[in-house]
Amino acid sequence: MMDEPQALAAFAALAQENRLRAVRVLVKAGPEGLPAGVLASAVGVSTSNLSFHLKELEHAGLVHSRREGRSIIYGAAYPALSSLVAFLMKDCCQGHPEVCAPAVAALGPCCQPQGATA
Amino acid sequence: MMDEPQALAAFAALAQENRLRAVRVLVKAGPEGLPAGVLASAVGVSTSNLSFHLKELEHAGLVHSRREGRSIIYGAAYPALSSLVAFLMKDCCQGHPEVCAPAVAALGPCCQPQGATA
DNA sequence: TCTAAATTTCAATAAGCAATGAAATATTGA
DNA sequence: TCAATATTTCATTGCTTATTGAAATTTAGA
Repeated sequence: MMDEPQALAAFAALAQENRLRAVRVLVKAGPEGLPAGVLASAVGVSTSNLSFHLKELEHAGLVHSRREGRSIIYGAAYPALSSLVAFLMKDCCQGHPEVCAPAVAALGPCCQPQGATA
Repeated sequence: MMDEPQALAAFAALAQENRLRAVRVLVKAGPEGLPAGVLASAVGVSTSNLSFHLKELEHAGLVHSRREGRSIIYGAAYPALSSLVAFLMKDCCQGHPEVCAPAVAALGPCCQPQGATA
């Protein structure tokens, strides 16, 4: 469950070009994550600058890190991302399921929960 | 389909307490929308200040407005919100459906698309 | 047309954030 | 312990954004 301060921190973290790119690269990279240096190349910024942004993202709870040898591996915090989506779209329908069903459909192709057919 | 500049504008718009509140009130209000004055009371700011924030939200494409008599009615731009969610979570699974299925489940209670059972 | 209601605009003030490069820290292997 | 690799830290500089209250705009109704 996400509260307002957490959501604000998360949105602020995502409202920056290089941070948004970093998160999206990590989301696509999957649970394994990526070393900081690889991520810096993928995003297209200096390691110094990326480090600054990763600290912001980690503080916002959107990524986590672990050391592996000389590298620090960063990964997307999927539960936080899910909670953020839920926070934003909570109670979105109010008797009009069609207004936010597209949000569900948008996540569809790779993430079918139990029993979905579409 | 949302591109990076649009997503950045949307996240920046959501990264402000009063704007995030306004959007959430509108999301819950449904397709009918709410007059600016009512929204200002709901959010807890002056009409002048809310007007500033609504302009930002509208510019980011997250809300739309229409005049009705003396009032201006604001409503959530549901398609933009859905696209934003999709942009953030695109290609999230990479062979691990369980990592982002919770994002789908989070939208579940009110927005079951065709055939979902959970 | 005059007044009231609803909202926006404007100018001024105040505060927080990103980019840069050099130096520091931590880990590994010889 | 020494050198190399990977990453973070720090200080400086420059830019963008929020708040406030008064004045202006637009619509409605008598």
